[in-house]
Amino acid sequence: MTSSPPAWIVVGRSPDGLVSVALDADGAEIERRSLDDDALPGEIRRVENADGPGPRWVWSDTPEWYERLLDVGVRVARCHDLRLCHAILRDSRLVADAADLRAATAWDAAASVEPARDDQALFALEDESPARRVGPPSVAAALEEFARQRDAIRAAADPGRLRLLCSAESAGALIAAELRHAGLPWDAAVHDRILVDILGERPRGTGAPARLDELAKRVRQELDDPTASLDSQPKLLQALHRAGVMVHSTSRWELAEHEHPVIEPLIEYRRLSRLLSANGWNWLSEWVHDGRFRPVYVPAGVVTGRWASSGGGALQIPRQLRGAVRADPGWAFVVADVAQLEPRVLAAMARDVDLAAAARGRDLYAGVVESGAVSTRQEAKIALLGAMYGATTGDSGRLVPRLRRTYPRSMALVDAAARTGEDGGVVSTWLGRTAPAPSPAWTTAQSRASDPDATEGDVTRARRWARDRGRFTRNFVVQGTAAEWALVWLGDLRARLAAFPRTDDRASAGRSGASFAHQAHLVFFLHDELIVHTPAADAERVAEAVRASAAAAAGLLFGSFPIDFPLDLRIAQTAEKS
DNA sequence: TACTGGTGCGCG
DNA sequence: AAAGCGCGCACCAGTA
Repeated sequence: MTSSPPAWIVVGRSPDGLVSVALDADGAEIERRSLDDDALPGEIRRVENADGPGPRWVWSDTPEWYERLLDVGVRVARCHDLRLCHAILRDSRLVADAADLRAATAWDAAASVEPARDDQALFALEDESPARRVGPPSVAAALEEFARQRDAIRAAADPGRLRLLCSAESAGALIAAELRHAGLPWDAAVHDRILVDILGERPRGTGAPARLDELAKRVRQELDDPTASLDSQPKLLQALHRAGVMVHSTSRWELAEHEHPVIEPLIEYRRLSRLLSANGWNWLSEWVHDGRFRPVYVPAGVVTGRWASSGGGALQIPRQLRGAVRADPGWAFVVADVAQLEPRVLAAMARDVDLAAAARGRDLYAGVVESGAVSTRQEAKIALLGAMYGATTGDSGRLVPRLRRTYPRSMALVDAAARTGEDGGVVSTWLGRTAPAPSPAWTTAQSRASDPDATEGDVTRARRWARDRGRFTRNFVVQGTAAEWALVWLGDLRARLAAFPRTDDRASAGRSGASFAHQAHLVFFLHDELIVHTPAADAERVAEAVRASAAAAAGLLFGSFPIDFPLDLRIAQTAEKS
């Protein structure tokens, strides 16, 4: 038998157990192996440890396969996630003919958000129908879907972009599983101290913490209403009106516009009450175990391709609590975020050398001020955000036209995306992720508005919905491409970290999960920011790797276009911003 | 009792 | 009640 190493290994179920099918680079079958359920981790380990470039594991859904592998200490270098790539290719405007992919609806299934249960025979035979299937699909189904996806990419307008996107998306799926497996180091004692500092002593039994209780009393006193309900919006609104505070809502920004002795304690009450309900002691005992916070990350959970999360509010950890994120003894964090990722991505997409020059090697907003478009950093920021979000009024809306004169290429790109969306068209990110088409209700509303019998209400509503969609597509191209850049950054970094030597330091053994106790590894990712947990001795090298990966991501997406992505980067024992 | 929608606010 | 994108979550109120 010729021994060209396989480019891909597709895994799936057969009537007799699991099957792995090795394919060459052209997709031709090289070898087929039957495996007992228990033999899979060992087989994957054997292949991964072999010399030379490893294959890409092709499987239905990364969490479905990979969580169990991580639990027994098996990692893979690369995979192709059929479910995530199906969603990309099915909808991508770059794909010439997606009819076959659209017909394969079994692959449309939503992410399996729930982690696998221990008592669940994951690889056991189950009902094949998509709605009821518990285990992975048959290897035949996986091979067919993989062939469809390869065909779609090969025939696409720009195969390179889709190949990079599918590769980055799949790497992201591996990382999401690994982040959960490793967990974010979290010091419950520090968290408790922060809560006590802000809220007061934790109550015995059911009452509120001391500071919160005092604030509630002060608010009721100022309202002259000893029984006022502070947690019910309608009741609070009435109480405020009775006290002469004529607000339309009870949101903080509106309250802050009024002068009344109740305002200050009420806003403070809400701040504390929020902290208690979202990240108080209940949250701590539910989500932090053995010194680790393990949320569920959902790759591509957002239409733009950003990740979402499910449970624990992983993407909304308040800055106040970042001090509770603490490296293990002998370990350190490398904390990095990209400065002004979205406008940089916009400059590169639009091939806007002027905005790219304003961004080069420094704070982008300072560069915009220097160009004379606006006069302060704050103005530059709200003008750019307004341009990317579609602001039309207020300070932001007023400043956007000045930006349009100074950076016509970038502004033309987002304006065109908005126009396409308003007209009912679809837009794509740089690598080809494509926005969903308008809903049937949207389309109906637009055609009704052009009917001769249309009421004024029909027309007004259609216009509003069109503008709403225009702001969505305007932002989609920028937010989605920024998500792609971040995914490529992360995937490249993961590969660099995997090549780091393992240490014998056992301080973290058992806390970071079987696969990560001895090596630098990612522990957090949030849109444009990441945290690596590393043996302290490796921290400088990790920092270098993080920077190198940012440069690599810039090159992979935008080639030689002169845009850079400076990082705010620090090595520290905590994730707290200094 | 379980659901849905509104409100408010945390994150980027 | 936001002007201006994308989320998740807690809480309340109204309804089935």
